[in-house]
Amino acid sequence: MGTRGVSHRDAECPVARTVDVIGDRWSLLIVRDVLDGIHRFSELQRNLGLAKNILATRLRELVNQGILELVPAADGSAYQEYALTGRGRELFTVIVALRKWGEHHLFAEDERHSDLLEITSRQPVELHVTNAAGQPVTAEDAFVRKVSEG
Amino acid sequence: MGTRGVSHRDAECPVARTVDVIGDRWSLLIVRDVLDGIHRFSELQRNLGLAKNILATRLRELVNQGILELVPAADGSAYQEYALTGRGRELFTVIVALRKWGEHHLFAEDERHSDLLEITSRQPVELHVTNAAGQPVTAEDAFVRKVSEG
DNA sequence: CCGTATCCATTCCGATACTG
DNA sequence: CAGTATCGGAATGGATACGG
Repeated sequence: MGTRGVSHRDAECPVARTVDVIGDRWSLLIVRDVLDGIHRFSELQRNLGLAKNILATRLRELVNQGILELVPAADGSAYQEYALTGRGRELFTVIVALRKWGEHHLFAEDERHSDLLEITSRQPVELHVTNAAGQPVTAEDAFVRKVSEG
Repeated sequence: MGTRGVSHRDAECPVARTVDVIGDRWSLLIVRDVLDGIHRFSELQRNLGLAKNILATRLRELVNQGILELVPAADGSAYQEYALTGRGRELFTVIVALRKWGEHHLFAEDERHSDLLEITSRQPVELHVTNAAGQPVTAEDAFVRKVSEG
Protein backbone atom coordinates (compact mmCIF):
# COMPACT_ATOMS: atom_id res chain seq x y z
CA MET A 1 0.00 0.00 0.00
CA GLY A 2 0.94 3.56 -0.48
CA THR A 3 3.54 2.46 -2.95
CA ARG A 4 1.35 2.68 -5.96
CA GLY A 5 0.14 6.19 -5.37
CA VAL A 6 -3.18 7.52 -6.45
CA SER A 7 -3.63 8.31 -10.08
CA HIS A 8 -3.13 11.83 -11.23
CA ARG A 9 -6.80 12.68 -11.48
CA ASP A 10 -7.49 11.29 -8.03
CA ALA A 11 -4.94 13.36 -6.16
CA GLU A 12 -7.60 15.47 -4.52
CA CYS A 13 -10.04 12.66 -3.71
CA PRO A 14 -9.94 11.44 -0.11
CA VAL A 15 -11.65 8.21 -1.11
CA ALA A 16 -8.82 7.35 -3.48
CA ARG A 17 -6.16 8.11 -0.91
CA THR A 18 -7.87 6.00 1.70
CA VAL A 19 -8.28 3.07 -0.65
CA ASP A 20 -4.63 3.40 -1.48
CA VAL A 21 -3.70 3.09 2.18
CA ILE A 22 -6.06 0.39 3.46
CA GLY A 23 -7.66 -0.93 0.31
CA ASP A 24 -6.04 -4.32 0.15
CA ARG A 25 -7.34 -7.68 1.20
CA TRP A 26 -5.91 -7.78 4.71
CA SER A 27 -5.44 -4.35 6.24
CA LEU A 28 -9.06 -3.72 7.12
CA LEU A 29 -9.46 -7.18 8.57
CA ILE A 30 -6.41 -6.62 10.72
CA VAL A 31 -7.85 -3.34 11.95
CA ARG A 32 -11.13 -5.08 12.62
CA ASP A 33 -9.39 -7.69 14.73
CA VAL A 34 -7.39 -5.17 16.71
CA LEU A 35 -10.59 -3.24 17.33
CA ASP A 36 -12.04 -6.51 18.61
CA GLY A 37 -9.24 -6.81 21.14
CA ILE A 38 -6.83 -9.05 19.27
CA HIS A 39 -3.42 -7.52 19.77
CA ARG A 40 -0.86 -10.27 19.50
CA PHE A 41 0.90 -11.47 16.38
CA SER A 42 0.08 -15.11 16.93
CA GLU A 43 -3.58 -14.41 17.66
CA LEU A 44 -3.92 -12.31 14.56
CA GLN A 45 -2.30 -15.00 12.50
CA ARG A 46 -4.54 -17.69 13.89
CA ASN A 47 -7.71 -15.66 13.56
CA LEU A 48 -7.04 -14.38 10.05
CA GLY A 49 -5.51 -17.58 8.76
CA LEU A 50 -2.79 -15.96 6.68
CA ALA A 51 0.91 -16.71 6.42
CA LYS A 52 3.24 -15.12 8.93
CA ASN A 53 5.33 -13.30 6.38
CA ILE A 54 2.26 -11.65 4.89
CA LEU A 55 0.96 -10.66 8.29
CA ALA A 56 4.36 -9.25 9.21
CA THR A 57 4.44 -7.17 6.04
CA ARG A 58 0.95 -5.81 6.53
CA LEU A 59 1.57 -4.97 10.18
CA ARG A 60 4.73 -3.13 9.26
CA GLU A 61 2.87 -1.11 6.67
CA LEU A 62 0.09 -0.27 9.09
CA VAL A 63 2.66 0.90 11.62
CA ASN A 64 4.37 2.97 8.93
CA GLN A 65 1.03 4.54 8.09
CA GLY A 66 0.49 5.47 11.72
CA ILE A 67 -2.54 3.23 12.04
CA LEU A 68 -1.01 0.74 14.44
CA GLU A 69 1.78 1.07 16.96
CA LEU A 70 3.82 -1.37 18.98
CA VAL A 71 3.32 -1.15 22.73
CA PRO A 72 4.47 -3.30 25.67
CA ALA A 73 2.29 -6.35 26.11
CA ALA A 74 -0.53 -5.79 28.54
CA ASP A 75 0.07 -9.14 30.23
CA GLY A 76 3.55 -8.10 31.30
CA SER A 77 5.29 -10.57 29.04
CA ALA A 78 8.55 -9.62 27.40
CA TYR A 79 6.87 -9.14 24.03
CA GLN A 80 5.16 -6.25 22.39
CA GLU A 81 1.72 -6.12 20.94
CA TYR A 82 -0.14 -4.07 18.37
CA ALA A 83 -2.46 -1.25 19.34
CA LEU A 84 -4.46 1.21 17.30
CA THR A 85 -3.33 4.80 17.20
CA GLY A 86 -5.92 7.56 17.25
CA ARG A 87 -5.86 7.54 13.49
CA GLY A 88 -6.36 3.80 13.46
CA ARG A 89 -9.18 3.88 15.98
CA GLU A 90 -11.05 6.29 13.73
CA LEU A 91 -11.23 3.60 11.08
CA PHE A 92 -14.02 2.34 13.31
CA THR A 93 -16.54 4.16 11.14
CA VAL A 94 -15.20 2.47 8.03
CA ILE A 95 -15.45 -0.93 9.67
CA VAL A 96 -18.99 -0.19 10.80
CA ALA A 97 -19.97 0.89 7.29
CA LEU A 98 -18.56 -2.28 5.76
CA ARG A 99 -20.24 -4.36 8.43
CA LYS A 100 -23.66 -2.80 8.00
CA TRP A 101 -23.59 -3.18 4.25
CA GLY A 102 -22.54 -6.79 4.56
CA GLU A 103 -25.22 -7.54 7.13
CA HIS A 104 -27.90 -6.17 4.84
CA HIS A 105 -26.74 -7.47 1.50
CA LEU A 106 -24.55 -10.51 1.92
CA PHE A 107 -26.51 -12.65 4.35
CA ALA A 108 -29.60 -14.66 3.62
CA GLU A 109 -32.69 -14.14 5.72
CA ASP A 110 -32.13 -17.27 7.76
CA GLU A 111 -28.40 -16.87 7.98
CA ARG A 112 -26.87 -15.56 11.14
CA HIS A 113 -23.99 -13.16 11.50
CA SER A 114 -22.06 -11.58 14.32
CA ASP A 115 -23.42 -8.28 15.62
CA LEU A 116 -21.85 -5.03 16.70
CA LEU A 117 -23.52 -3.96 19.93
CA GLU A 118 -23.19 -1.02 22.23
CA ILE A 119 -21.71 -2.28 25.48
CA THR A 120 -24.11 -0.55 27.82
CA SER A 121 -27.39 -1.09 26.01
CA ARG A 122 -26.49 -4.31 24.22
CA GLN A 123 -28.34 -2.93 21.22
CA PRO A 124 -26.98 -2.80 17.67
CA VAL A 125 -24.83 0.16 16.73
CA GLU A 126 -26.27 2.36 14.00
CA LEU A 127 -24.70 4.34 11.20
CA HIS A 128 -26.16 7.54 9.78
CA VAL A 129 -25.21 9.86 6.97
CA THR A 130 -26.72 13.23 7.74
CA ASN A 131 -26.59 16.92 6.99
CA ALA A 132 -25.55 19.53 9.54
CA ALA A 133 -29.02 19.44 11.03
CA GLY A 134 -28.86 15.72 11.65
CA GLN A 135 -31.32 14.84 8.92
CA PRO A 136 -30.61 11.75 6.79
CA VAL A 137 -28.77 12.26 3.53
CA THR A 138 -28.81 9.67 0.76
CA ALA A 139 -26.63 9.34 -2.32
CA GLU A 140 -29.17 11.31 -4.34
CA ASP A 141 -29.02 14.23 -1.93
CA ALA A 142 -25.29 14.80 -2.22
CA PHE A 143 -22.66 15.80 -4.76
CA VAL A 144 -18.89 16.12 -4.84
CA ARG A 145 -17.49 19.61 -5.16
CA LYS A 146 -14.07 19.52 -6.71
CA VAL A 147 -11.29 21.76 -5.49
CA SER A 148 -11.27 23.59 -8.80
CA GLU A 149 -14.91 24.46 -8.25
CA GLY A 150 -14.01 26.34 -5.09
CA MET B 1 -13.46 -10.96 -5.97
CA GLY B 2 -15.69 -13.49 -4.47
CA THR B 3 -13.47 -16.14 -5.88
CA ARG B 4 -11.22 -16.44 -2.89
CA GLY B 5 -13.97 -16.83 -0.33
CA VAL B 6 -13.73 -15.77 3.26
CA SER B 7 -11.67 -17.87 5.57
CA HIS B 8 -13.39 -20.42 7.70
CA ARG B 9 -13.34 -18.41 10.90
CA ASP B 10 -14.69 -15.35 9.14
CA ALA B 11 -17.77 -16.97 7.69
CA GLU B 12 -20.08 -15.16 10.08
CA CYS B 13 -18.39 -11.77 9.89
CA PRO B 14 -20.10 -9.23 7.62
CA VAL B 15 -16.93 -7.17 7.42
CA ALA B 16 -15.01 -10.08 5.95
CA ARG B 17 -17.71 -10.82 3.40
CA THR B 18 -17.88 -7.21 2.30
CA VAL B 19 -14.12 -6.95 1.94
CA ASP B 20 -14.23 -10.10 -0.10
CA VAL B 21 -16.73 -8.53 -2.49
CA ILE B 22 -15.47 -4.96 -2.88
CA GLY B 23 -12.09 -5.04 -1.16
CA ASP B 24 -9.82 -4.72 -4.14
CA ARG B 25 -8.09 -1.70 -5.56
CA TRP B 26 -10.68 -0.69 -8.11
CA SER B 27 -14.21 -1.71 -7.17
CA LEU B 28 -14.80 1.02 -4.63
CA LEU B 29 -13.39 3.68 -6.90
CA ILE B 30 -15.70 2.51 -9.66
CA VAL B 31 -18.66 2.71 -7.31
CA ARG B 32 -17.50 6.16 -6.25
CA ASP B 33 -17.42 7.31 -9.85
CA VAL B 34 -20.83 5.91 -10.68
CA LEU B 35 -22.21 7.61 -7.60
CA ASP B 36 -20.67 10.80 -8.95
CA GLY B 37 -22.61 10.41 -12.17
CA ILE B 38 -20.03 8.69 -14.36
CA HIS B 39 -21.88 5.93 -16.14
CA ARG B 40 -20.09 5.23 -19.39
CA PHE B 41 -17.30 2.79 -19.99
CA SER B 42 -15.03 5.30 -21.67
CA GLU B 43 -15.60 7.94 -19.02
CA LEU B 44 -14.80 5.49 -16.27
CA GLN B 45 -11.67 4.42 -18.03
CA ARG B 46 -10.51 7.96 -18.57
CA ASN B 47 -11.30 9.07 -15.04
CA LEU B 48 -9.77 6.06 -13.30
CA GLY B 49 -6.85 5.70 -15.65
CA LEU B 50 -6.82 1.92 -15.76
CA ALA B 51 -6.57 -0.47 -18.67
CA LYS B 52 -9.73 -1.37 -20.51
CA ASN B 53 -9.45 -5.08 -19.90
CA ILE B 54 -9.18 -4.55 -16.16
CA LEU B 55 -12.12 -2.18 -16.13
CA ALA B 56 -14.17 -4.63 -18.14
CA THR B 57 -13.38 -7.42 -15.69
CA ARG B 58 -14.23 -5.33 -12.65
CA LEU B 59 -17.47 -4.09 -14.16
CA ARG B 60 -18.50 -7.62 -15.00
CA GLU B 61 -17.86 -8.70 -11.43
CA LEU B 62 -19.77 -5.78 -10.00
CA VAL B 63 -22.69 -6.66 -12.25
CA ASN B 64 -22.47 -10.28 -11.15
CA GLN B 65 -22.53 -9.15 -7.53
CA GLY B 66 -25.69 -7.15 -8.16
CA ILE B 67 -23.96 -3.86 -7.40
CA LEU B 68 -24.12 -2.45 -10.91
CA GLU B 69 -26.49 -3.11 -13.78
CA LEU B 70 -26.50 -2.32 -17.46
CA VAL B 71 -29.23 0.04 -18.58
CA PRO B 72 -29.97 1.85 -21.85
CA ALA B 73 -27.92 4.99 -22.23
CA ALA B 74 -29.68 8.07 -20.93
CA ASP B 75 -28.64 10.11 -23.95
CA GLY B 76 -30.54 7.83 -26.29
CA SER B 77 -27.45 6.48 -27.98
CA ALA B 78 -27.31 2.87 -29.06
CA TYR B 79 -25.04 1.93 -26.18
CA GLN B 80 -25.67 0.89 -22.63
CA GLU B 81 -24.32 2.39 -19.48
CA TYR B 82 -23.69 1.30 -15.92
CA ALA B 83 -26.03 2.20 -13.10
CA LEU B 84 -26.04 1.34 -9.42
CA THR B 85 -28.61 -1.10 -8.14
CA GLY B 86 -30.21 -0.52 -4.77
CA ARG B 87 -27.56 -2.67 -3.25
CA GLY B 88 -24.88 -0.66 -4.98
CA ARG B 89 -26.36 2.68 -3.99
CA GLU B 90 -26.19 1.64 -0.37
CA LEU B 91 -22.44 1.48 -0.64
CA PHE B 92 -22.78 5.24 -0.31
CA THR B 93 -22.19 4.95 3.43
CA VAL B 94 -18.98 3.02 2.83
CA ILE B 95 -17.75 5.65 0.40
CA VAL B 96 -18.62 8.41 2.85
CA ALA B 97 -16.75 6.63 5.64
CA LEU B 98 -13.66 6.21 3.49
CA ARG B 99 -13.88 9.82 2.40
CA LYS B 100 -14.24 11.23 5.88
CA TRP B 101 -11.32 9.24 7.21
CA GLY B 102 -9.17 10.30 4.29
CA GLU B 103 -10.12 13.95 4.68
CA HIS B 104 -9.10 13.91 8.33
CA HIS B 105 -5.98 11.79 8.19
CA LEU B 106 -4.45 11.88 4.73
CA PHE B 107 -4.44 15.58 3.89
CA ALA B 108 -2.14 18.21 5.26
CA GLU B 109 -3.60 21.30 6.86
CA ASP B 110 -2.95 23.47 3.84
CA GLU B 111 -3.86 20.81 1.31
CA ARG B 112 -7.19 20.95 -0.38
CA HIS B 113 -9.48 18.09 -1.22
CA SER B 114 -12.82 17.63 -2.88
CA ASP B 115 -15.86 17.82 -0.61
CA LEU B 116 -19.08 15.89 -0.36
CA LEU B 117 -21.88 18.40 0.07
CA GLU B 118 -25.61 18.14 0.52
CA ILE B 119 -27.22 19.52 -2.61
CA THR B 120 -29.77 21.72 -0.92
CA SER B 121 -27.69 23.23 1.87
CA ARG B 122 -24.29 23.01 0.17
CA GLN B 123 -22.90 22.01 3.54
CA PRO B 124 -20.63 18.99 4.13
CA VAL B 125 -22.30 15.66 4.68
CA GLU B 126 -21.70 14.14 8.11
CA LEU B 127 -21.30 10.56 9.28
CA HIS B 128 -22.32 9.35 12.72
CA VAL B 129 -22.06 6.06 14.54
CA THR B 130 -24.74 6.05 17.19
CA ASN B 131 -26.80 3.89 19.51
CA ALA B 132 -30.53 3.43 19.16
CA ALA B 133 -31.09 6.74 20.95
CA GLY B 134 -28.96 8.62 18.47
CA GLN B 135 -26.09 9.19 20.87
CA PRO B 136 -22.53 8.87 19.53
CA VAL B 137 -20.81 5.51 19.88
CA THR B 138 -17.05 5.14 19.63
CA ALA B 139 -14.93 2.03 19.20
CA GLU B 140 -14.54 1.75 22.97
CA ASP B 141 -18.30 1.72 23.49
CA ALA B 142 -18.96 -1.29 21.29
CA PHE B 143 -18.20 -5.00 21.05
CA VAL B 144 -18.84 -7.80 18.59
CA ARG B 145 -21.23 -10.51 19.70
CA LYS B 146 -20.49 -13.73 17.87
CA VAL B 147 -23.27 -15.97 16.65
CA SER B 148 -22.19 -18.67 19.08
CA GLU B 149 -22.72 -16.23 21.91
CA GLY B 150 -26.35 -15.87 20.95
C1' DC C 1 6.75 -16.07 20.84
C1' DC C 2 7.67 -13.07 17.05
C1' DG C 3 9.15 -12.56 13.46
C1' DT C 4 12.72 -12.93 8.80
C1' DA C 5 14.46 -15.30 4.54
C1' DT C 6 13.63 -17.97 0.75
C1' DC C 7 11.19 -20.03 -2.87
C1' DC C 8 7.34 -20.84 -5.77
C1' DA C 9 2.52 -20.33 -7.51
C1' DT C 10 -1.02 -17.37 -8.48
C1' DT C 11 -3.15 -13.26 -9.29
C1' DC C 12 -3.22 -8.68 -10.90
C1' DC C 13 -2.16 -5.17 -13.83
C1' DG C 14 -0.83 -2.39 -17.91
C1' DA C 15 0.03 -1.92 -22.88
C1' DT C 16 -1.16 -3.09 -27.15
C1' DA C 17 -3.66 -4.92 -30.91
C1' DC C 18 -7.97 -6.19 -32.58
C1' DT C 19 -13.32 -6.64 -33.34
C1' DG C 20 -18.46 -5.60 -33.90
C1' DC D 1 -18.02 3.32 -28.35
C1' DA D 2 -17.42 -0.74 -25.87
C1' DG D 3 -15.40 -4.05 -25.24
C1' DT D 4 -12.14 -8.92 -26.10
C1' DA D 5 -7.55 -11.35 -26.78
C1' DT D 6 -2.96 -11.81 -25.74
C1' DC D 7 1.30 -11.13 -23.52
C1' DG D 8 4.80 -9.92 -20.13
C1' DG D 9 6.01 -7.90 -15.85
C1' DA D 10 4.90 -6.76 -11.15
C1' DA D 11 2.78 -7.51 -6.96
C1' DT D 12 0.67 -10.64 -3.85
C1' DG D 13 0.08 -14.77 -1.39
C1' DG D 14 1.28 -19.31 0.77
C1' DA D 15 4.51 -22.86 2.66
C1' DT D 16 8.36 -23.82 4.84
C1' DA D 17 12.60 -23.30 7.21
C1' DC D 18 15.25 -20.63 10.18
C1' DG D 19 16.77 -17.19 14.03
C1' DG D 20 16.66 -13.92 18.20
